Amino acid sequence: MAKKAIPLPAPRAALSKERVLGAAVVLADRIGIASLSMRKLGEALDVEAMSLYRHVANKDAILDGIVDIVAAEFEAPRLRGIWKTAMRRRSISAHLALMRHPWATMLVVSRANVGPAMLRYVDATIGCLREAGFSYVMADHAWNALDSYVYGFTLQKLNFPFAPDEYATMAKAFLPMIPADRFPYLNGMSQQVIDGHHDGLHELGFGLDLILEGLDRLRREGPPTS
Amino acid sequence: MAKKAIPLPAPRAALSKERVLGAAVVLADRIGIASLSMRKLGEALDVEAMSLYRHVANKDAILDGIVDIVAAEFEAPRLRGIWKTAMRRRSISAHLALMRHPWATMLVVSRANVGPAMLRYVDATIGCLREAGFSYVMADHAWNALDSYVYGFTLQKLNFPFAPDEYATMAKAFLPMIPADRFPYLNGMSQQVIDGHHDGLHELGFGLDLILEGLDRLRREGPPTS
DNA sequence: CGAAAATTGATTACAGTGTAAGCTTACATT
DNA sequence: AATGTAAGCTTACACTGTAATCAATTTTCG
Repeated sequence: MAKKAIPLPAPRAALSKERVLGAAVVLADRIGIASLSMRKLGEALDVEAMSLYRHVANKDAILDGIVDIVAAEFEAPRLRGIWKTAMRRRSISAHLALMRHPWATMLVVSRANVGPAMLRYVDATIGCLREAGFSYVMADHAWNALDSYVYGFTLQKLNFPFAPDEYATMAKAFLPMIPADRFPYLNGMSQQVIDGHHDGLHELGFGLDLILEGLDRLRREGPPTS
Repeated sequence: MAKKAIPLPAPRAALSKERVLGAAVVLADRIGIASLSMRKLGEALDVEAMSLYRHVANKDAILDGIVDIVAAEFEAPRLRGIWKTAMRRRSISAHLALMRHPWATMLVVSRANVGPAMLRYVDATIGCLREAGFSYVMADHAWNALDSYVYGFTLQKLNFPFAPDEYATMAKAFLPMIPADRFPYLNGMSQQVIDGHHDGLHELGFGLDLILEGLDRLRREGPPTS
């Protein structure tokens, strides 16, 4: 007989930081971050909660880690290309990645993100703008304006309580709560949605193009006051 | 002797929804929302935690309530005025109010806010844009673009780990963590801050004016594709 | 005025959270 | 075979939100 029997019912793959973070992303996608606990994450990995602490310092380290996994899905702009289309692609790609992981945007905007993927993404962004002729100061402002808009837009979209195909139905349902005498314009807006004159959809591209066009003008002409 | 002695050590003001929410705002300002618990809120009001439930349905109702208290500090634009300056004032006022209550922005962007103050604010915003000649659809897009930017900008500013007067010092401290070979442009940007060529400050007005100017052009000329 | 009713706050209890401290087991190296 | 090290488990503690119940006070009404 074998000297070493197999007392363990299954060999099961060894834990690792990567496996913990990967499982955390999958679990957060399924149940949301609010419900993501160390115990549930342990259960998903078929391990006790405390075992996770061998591989991550604490829950905050997990949150930092899974944010950077999502950041790795952001498409970093190539340095030499048309800066405007590069910035547009970059912003849309980040928005789509954040929509795939609905919990991620809150983490992105509520903590300092200095993971390797995020740093690469930011570096490539500044680089693309620099190569396009923007000064460091302008590149900083441009990057900040774009990301503020993208993150804010994504949050509003994620947070909106109805699915796009429900807008008209829901507008009709909630119209009584928006009396025309108290909120005439909100009421009017809802009426437009109900009557099919406005689909109520919010497109990322609208504000994005406003910012990009403004940046283009600044790049060509310098600040408007000069 | 009086028939009713005074067994209570102090008469203490009666609780009410307003007092609970008011105390919650003050407490959140002091310790942050993450630390705001029903027990601590009760303690601040010299009352047991469960007593609060006589006046608010649950903690979520408190969060809804304190968001609307902050929203009441937003300056609603007057209907008839120069729309561009009205929108500018409105956005800056919201940003400043959110900076006074650093916990509020996360709540604003992470839940559906339909409190009376927020509804008034939104109604006045749409109204101002409508009176300025924007269609409902355009007003909706404009409002969404502005708020996405303001909320996103405020979150980034709140989340940034250093105070503005520390930027140069901190850039120098963290420069070793941003090696030039891996992150050349981030390194270069930090160098600019260290050398005093860039104060690193992010101004709300930069992106705000980009959006407002873009909206102005759309209003005058129609969509750029037409 | 006095009794019934309603409102307000306090108590207790429970399931769930992150994680500190210590223990057991398995494997690698000498 | 003995020892050292790492991985995972167990227990425990201080917190969280809140359901259920009880006590006391205030208000209302006959």
